[in-house]
Parts: sequence; structure tokens; C-alpha cells
Amino acid sequence: MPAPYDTLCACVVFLFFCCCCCVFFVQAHSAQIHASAVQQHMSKRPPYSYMAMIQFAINSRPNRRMTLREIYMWIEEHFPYFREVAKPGWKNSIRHNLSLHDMFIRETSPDGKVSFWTIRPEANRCLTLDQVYKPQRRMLPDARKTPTCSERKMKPLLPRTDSYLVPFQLPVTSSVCLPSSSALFTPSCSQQKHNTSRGVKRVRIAPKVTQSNTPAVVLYPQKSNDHKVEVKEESLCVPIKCETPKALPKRQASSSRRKQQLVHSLHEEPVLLCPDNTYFDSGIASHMSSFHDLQDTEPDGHQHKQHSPNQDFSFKTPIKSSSHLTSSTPSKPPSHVLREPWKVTPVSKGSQNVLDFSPIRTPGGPAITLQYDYTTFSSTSFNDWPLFSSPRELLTFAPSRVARPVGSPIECVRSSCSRELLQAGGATPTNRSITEGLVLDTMNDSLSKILLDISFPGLDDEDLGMANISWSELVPQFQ
Amino acid sequence: MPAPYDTLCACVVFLFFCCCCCVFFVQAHSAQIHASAVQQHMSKRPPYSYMAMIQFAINSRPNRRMTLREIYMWIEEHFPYFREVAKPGWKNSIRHNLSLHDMFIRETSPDGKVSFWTIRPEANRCLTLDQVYKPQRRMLPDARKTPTCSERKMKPLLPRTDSYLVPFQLPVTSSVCLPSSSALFTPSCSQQKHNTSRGVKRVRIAPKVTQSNTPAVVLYPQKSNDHKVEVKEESLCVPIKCETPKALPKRQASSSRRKQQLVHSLHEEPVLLCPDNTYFDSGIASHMSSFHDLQDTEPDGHQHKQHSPNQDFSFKTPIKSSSHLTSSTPSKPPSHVLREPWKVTPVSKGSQNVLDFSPIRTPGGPAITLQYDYTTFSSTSFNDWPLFSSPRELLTFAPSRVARPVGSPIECVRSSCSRELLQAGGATPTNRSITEGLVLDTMNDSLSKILLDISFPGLDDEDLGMANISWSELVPQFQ
DNA sequence: AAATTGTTTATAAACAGCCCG
DNA sequence: TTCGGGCTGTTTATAAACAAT
Repeated sequence: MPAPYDTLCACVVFLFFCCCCCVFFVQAHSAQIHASAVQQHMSKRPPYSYMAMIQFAINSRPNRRMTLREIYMWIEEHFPYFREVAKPGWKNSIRHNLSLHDMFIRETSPDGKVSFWTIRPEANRCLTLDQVYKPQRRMLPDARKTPTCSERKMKPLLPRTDSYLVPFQLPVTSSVCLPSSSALFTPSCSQQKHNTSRGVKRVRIAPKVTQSNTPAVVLYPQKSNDHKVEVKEESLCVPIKCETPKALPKRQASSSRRKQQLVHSLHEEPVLLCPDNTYFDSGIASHMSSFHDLQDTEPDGHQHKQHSPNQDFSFKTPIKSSSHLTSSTPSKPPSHVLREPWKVTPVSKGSQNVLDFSPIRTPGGPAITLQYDYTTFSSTSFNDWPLFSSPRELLTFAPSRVARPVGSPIECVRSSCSRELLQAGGATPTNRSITEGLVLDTMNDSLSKILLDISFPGLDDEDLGMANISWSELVPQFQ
Repeated sequence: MPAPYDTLCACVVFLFFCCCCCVFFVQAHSAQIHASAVQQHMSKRPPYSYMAMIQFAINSRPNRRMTLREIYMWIEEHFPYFREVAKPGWKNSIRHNLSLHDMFIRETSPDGKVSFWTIRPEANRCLTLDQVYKPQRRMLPDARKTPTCSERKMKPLLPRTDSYLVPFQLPVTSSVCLPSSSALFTPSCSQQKHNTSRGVKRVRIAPKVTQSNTPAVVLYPQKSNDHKVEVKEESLCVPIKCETPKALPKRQASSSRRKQQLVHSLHEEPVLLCPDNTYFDSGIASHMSSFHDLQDTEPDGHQHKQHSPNQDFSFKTPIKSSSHLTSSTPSKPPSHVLREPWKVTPVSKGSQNVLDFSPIRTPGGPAITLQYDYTTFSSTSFNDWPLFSSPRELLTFAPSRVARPVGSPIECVRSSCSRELLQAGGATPTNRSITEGLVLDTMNDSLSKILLDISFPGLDDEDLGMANISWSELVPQFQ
């Protein structure tokens, strides 16, 4: 029995409606591919921590110094989110990070009028945005991005990345004897909860790069389709070779999860080893390149005398008046810096030989470690390396500590900018398999570079950043 | 014309009502004096920062170590506010503080099962609650406590104190030549905004105490009327003498408001100067007392070998699974610790002689300062002291840095627990004149003690803590 | 599986010091 | 010149994510 005429009409209308919907969706989708790519940069919070962004900003300058205002401007320029979306409190957070992390140090111009922010050379991984930037290739309509916690005003914490591609450096004087792949690194990544649902993570160690003049960081030219890569004047920030001093401290921190670090005294003399941003040579002649860009073009390069009589009797005239605006405060000194180098033995009574103790429990100063063999540094063999159970361990392993004298205790002094490296991927821990590109140059000249590529078997070569965009974000009409 | 009968009745009733109100108020008031006194301890947030309270807790133990759980319990016991009023997030804050401030170090028992929290001996001012506790004497129904900002859930930041009573130490080898009283310290205090409304603040410097065995901190037995002073088993925490090493570093930080500190290498040998909590002698024989309590009773006192081979190859097996509860996380190493002792000269280009630079801008390690005269320490004269423009400056001045060799640049390495000292008064900056009792032992043996009493002319000998109680708090019926 | 412990980041805020109009 | 506002810098508090046990 044929369908009545109006039934057919209804079907036609319905199918037309469906077609319209499809066309609309496709258009919206394709348009959104563009819009979202731009939007990604315009209105979505970048997946980098404040500390990372500050490093990007400062390292974008040849002289690696910036005023606070310039840091603001750089971040606003490269991450329009902060210019257009973020609350003004983000500048407060920038200042907070500058003050909190002692990897950032402040220099004051000779007249005391301008103060620049720099990165402690030993702690500077020379990260730049183009080194960590990875343009998005396609969208991941992974709606399973079920946030475990309630959404906050600004993105509360940066999502942890699922994988890391970490070119790091290993001692060239010894052969790498790490367990090849998953044996060592499989249980490492930070998305344990997804392990069960997604399967076993696959960890690969990229071939070791021994060339010294290769940039310490590797930028993966992932297929960047129609994304205006923001990195433009990112600078000729040639990754400087971060070299270890000729003598390594005797005591090295173990890789316990302790916070406090021992500060080691490596040189008896305040030799001005590196006039500018250069680092100490570890005694191994390799990796001596790319020192040139540090003597940057600024004419005001101070010689930075070691014992400068900076205003000692600085008289702090008290406050004048008060006004509580949106942000500010200065004056109090940093508390959490290890400022007493004396070797003071803690009150520990339980154990005699401190193997059980966190490495930091002897906060003793660097001065005490002086008489130990600096000369043993050259004899550092890779066998002395602590084994890393996770890429995070590797990331947090301080460059100058990676090689230690044989037989001497290890103090794993870790990098202060390691966490954001893990977060730089910006992918949510949902079940996406990604191949991250992240970079870390350990700055130790005696180390060759290794690409550590940790990926997941699911979607290979996935782009981060877009992975956590839900459908409603992709196509606003779906909301 | 006599008032009608019912008019009189109305008057009687009215007067009776008034009398009842008065009696009720008086009773409520007097009862509230008691209740509020207890309440002050029970439900009002203590005026100490988390960092201070953790120090109180840890220092209350003879061995100066506590587990996290014990810290919780101590704080709940001595500050019932946290047990009864505070949100459970306060424990998160405790853990956050323990991790954030590297003055707190964690020790792990030999079996790795138990971890104790201790205080870095160099940073430990040996503060205890009874040293800073000052019982309230009377109420201040000062309703003028107009909060400049909106009230927050828990007290957002600790109020700044109006005055400080700070026993600190000065070099005994030289005479104090500070401007007697207000000349130097008048503009110091942190309540500038109240200067105009309240008049000139009066700053007094207590007589210098040169006796070494006097406790480094002074407890003022203020008239404690009907307040159950919570300090009970506060311990025999005899304030240990915090002594400077025999050699002082050459470069000392100026009192700029910089955060980063230079770590100085003071000794060439890792001599175990102090077996337990003791501190180095500064070379001046005074203040050698009160070392005894450090060798506390715990039988498990490990010898703390300097170069203990703590688990170097610590293998961090990755995460197992995850569950997001209310609070937690471990593992990542501290970033903000000066771990690279190399003397690396920053990129500074503007100035040659670094007087203009913040002391920290040369993050170079302590090793570089080694060849400088340690021997000049004894020649330290008080004239070399930087002048403090505020008690805060004094508080933040690190004990080991107070005396510096003549002619050498000053690096004001500051104390990490100075801020909470300023806040320990807990008084809101409203126009109350208070005489605070705050203590700081600078732990430098070469320093004699000085009581710095900064008070305000208004209400003398006022008690803090109660001053910011409004009428509605005092008499609940007034609300 | 859940709780505890520890680390780290983000955010808000208080406040100090300085500069500048 | 002084005063007030804005900017810079430091510090604490709080929430939260997450890791490790």
C-alpha cells in the first residue's frame, strides 16, 4: 500500500531537514577547524604553566632577560587567551611565579630604575615556545573528557600529558645501558588511571644523539595545517650548551621525592667561567658550540663582578601610605632558599648510615663538599647513573647531577622547571594515544642527547592540544 | 496632672524591660569575657601562619621531629580552631607548607615506613608556642575593624601585627651603635596607613642581652586572666644556640627585596660540627650553652654521615593507579632550591660592578666564595651591619649573615620563617595600640640578644588577638 | 579500593616599596 | 613638594590535581 501523499511529503521534509543539518554540521565543522585552530590560540588557555611561559618569554630574547612588563606583553602576544579571556589575575600569577621559583632571578639596572628578570643559567633549559609548540593536526572529538573535578573559573591545573618526547642528554663517555624500552619506562607515565582502560603504554627510547651542536631541544615539525603558528620572533635562541662544571660535587641527591636539595660547592674560586649565559664546561670538550648567542647585542652588558658591593646598607624606608588595588607587594626576602651552606647534621637519631634518609635531610652546605674529588668527574660512567623509573625522573634530574663520581653518593638535584615540561603537551589524560614532543636539554655538556618517545598504542601520532576539545567546543551549535 | 494608671504601668514595664536588657547584657558581657577567652582559643583562628605553627609543633618535641599526623594532632590540640571550626582543607595547607618551604625537611625511617618532618637546623629559630604566646588581657570592642577587603571563608591572610617585640642578637664583639630608638625604627612598622590616623608610632629598643644562656626567645608573662593557656607540654625546647660557622662567606646579600639567595660555602671540609641539632660556633666562645637538649632521648639517633650513600639508584616505579580524593600527591623534586652551586655569571650586560644588582642575580654557588677570607669573620664589626629600616628587616636578616667581613659585599640571606613572626601578633591593623611580644633568636652565637619593642602610644599594653573582636562577636545577642 | 602522605600549580589576596603624575 | 595611585615584588592562604605509598 503506497504511502499517502502527505506522508511522502513529510518524509521529504524530514530528509531535507536532515540534509540541512548535515550540511550545516559539515560547514560548521570545517569552519570550526579553522576557527578552532585560531580559537585554540586565541581563547583557549595554553597548556603551559606560568613558569613555562615565563621561560618561553625570557628565552625568546637573545640576552635572556625581560622586564615584567615585557613578560606580560610577550605572553599576551603569543597566548591571546590572556589578553582576551583570562581574568586580570593572571598577571598576579605571573608575578607570583617569578617570586616563588628561584629559577627566576631579578637583575636591577645600574641606576636601579629597571629590573630585569632572568633565568638562573644552571636552571635554564632554554625552552622556547617553538621548541615545545606542536601545531594541532586534527580534532579529537573525544567527548569522554569527563572532568573528574568541577570546572573552575580559569583552568584550574594544567592537564597532565600522556606522553613525552624528551630529548635529553646522556654521558657521551659511556654507553647507554638503560633497559631498552618498556621495561624501564612503561609504568612511568602519569596517567595510570587510563592504563587500565587503554591498555599498556608503549615507551620507546629514541636513538641517542651524540652531536654536540645539535640543538638541545628538538622541534617536531608536525603537520601544521592552517594553524597560524604564533612563534615568530621566537628568537635565535640557540640552545646554549649547558655545561657542567669541571668538578662535580661529591654528594649527589638520590631520586627520592624529597624537595630540599643540597647545594654543592664545586669550585674553590669564584672564577668567572662564563661571561654571559654560558655554562661551565664539564671537562669534556664536546658540546662547546652555540655559546655565541649569549653575548647578545645589548650594549649594557655588565661584567657582573662576583663580589659586587651591592647596596648593603639598603635602608628600607617604611611604607608611605597604602592602597589596596588589584596586585602588588615587595620587600620580604625569600624564605625557602637554602641560604646556610654550613654542614649541619640534622637531629636524626634512628639510623647511622643515611641510606634510609631522604637526601635532603642533611641540608649541609656546598662548602662541605669541597674537598671531594672534583677530578673524578671525567671518570663518570653511565653506570653511575641512577636509573629512572619514569620520564618524570629523567626530566627532574638536574643536568649537572646526571654524572657523578663513581662511588660517591648521589644527590639528585632536580630541575626546577621540570614539571611544566610534563605538562607542556597539554593533552588531557583521556584515552588518547599520542606521541608527544617535548624537549629537555639537560645542559650538561658531557651528556649526549636522547630522544625519549613515549607513545600510546591507540591513536598514533595524535596531536595534543586539540584532544580535549569536546564536540560542543568544536561545533557550538551542538550545545 | 498625674499620669494615668496604665501609663505608669507601661513605664514600669518599659523600665523593667530596660533593666532586663541591661542585666542581660552585663551577664552576657561578663560571661562572654570568659567564653570569649576560651572561644578565642577554641574558635578563633590563631594568629600564626601555618609555617609558624608547624615550627611550634616540631619544636615542641625534644628531638624536633614529627610525623605529619603528629603535626595535625599538635595543632588541633593547641589550636582547637582547626579541630572545630576550620575546614578540612587546613590539613592540605599544612602539607602544602611542608612541601613548599624547604626549611622543612623530611626524614624517612630506616625501613622507609615512617617519615618524620624536621626543620633545617640552620633555619630553625626554635620557635615554640609558649615563646610567642601572649594571653589576652581584656577585650577591645573595637568595632572599627573595617576590613578593607571582603571577608573570606577562612581568614585569608594573617593580619599584620602593629608592633613587634623581637629579641634578636647582635654581635657581641662590637658595640651597638644603632640610633637609639625612633630615629631608626620609627618609619619601620607595617601599618603606615594607621600612622596618620593614630599618630606617631613609638619604637623602643630593649636593653641588649649579652648573656649567652638566656633563652633566645623571651616569653612575656602577660597577665593572663582566666585564659587557659594552651601551652602545656610545650617542651623543654631550650632554644639552642644557632651559631654561625667559623668563617663567614665573603659575599653577603644586600637587603634588597629579592628572593633568591646566594649560598655560600663556608667550610672546605664537611666537618660534622654539630652532631645533632647543634649549630656551628661562630668563633666566639659565648652562647655555647643549651646545646644539651639536642641530643635528645630517642635511641634511634643516626650519626648522619655526611656522605652517606643514600639510595642513589633510587628506582621510582611508576604509579599504580589513581584515585582523586581530597588531598594528596608526592614525588616531584623541589624546583625552587638553589641546586647548582656553580658560579655562573648571569647575562647581565648593563653594569660592570654589581652594586646595582640584586644580590641574587649572581646565582653562583657557594663554591666561588670559598677563597675569600673566612678569617675575617672575627673581625666583624657592628659597623658593617646593614641598618634596618624596619623590624621586618631585622627579622628577615639571616642569623649567619648579620656579621660580615668589612669591605665585603653584603648578601642578606634571610630567614625563611621571618614573615610569620611579624604576623604572630595576630592583631588587625586597626587603631589599637599594642605592645607585641615576638621573638626571634637569630641563632648566631656571635650575636647578643636585643629586645626590640615596638609599641604604639594609644592603648598601651593592649592584648592582641582580642582587639579585633567586634561587639557582635562579644555579645552574640547584639547581632 | 580507599585513605594518607607528599608535590606542585593556580588563584586570590594582603601588603611593602617604589615611581610617577 | 607632597600625595595618591599604579606597578612591581614578596608572601601566605586556599583549592585542587595528582603521585606514591
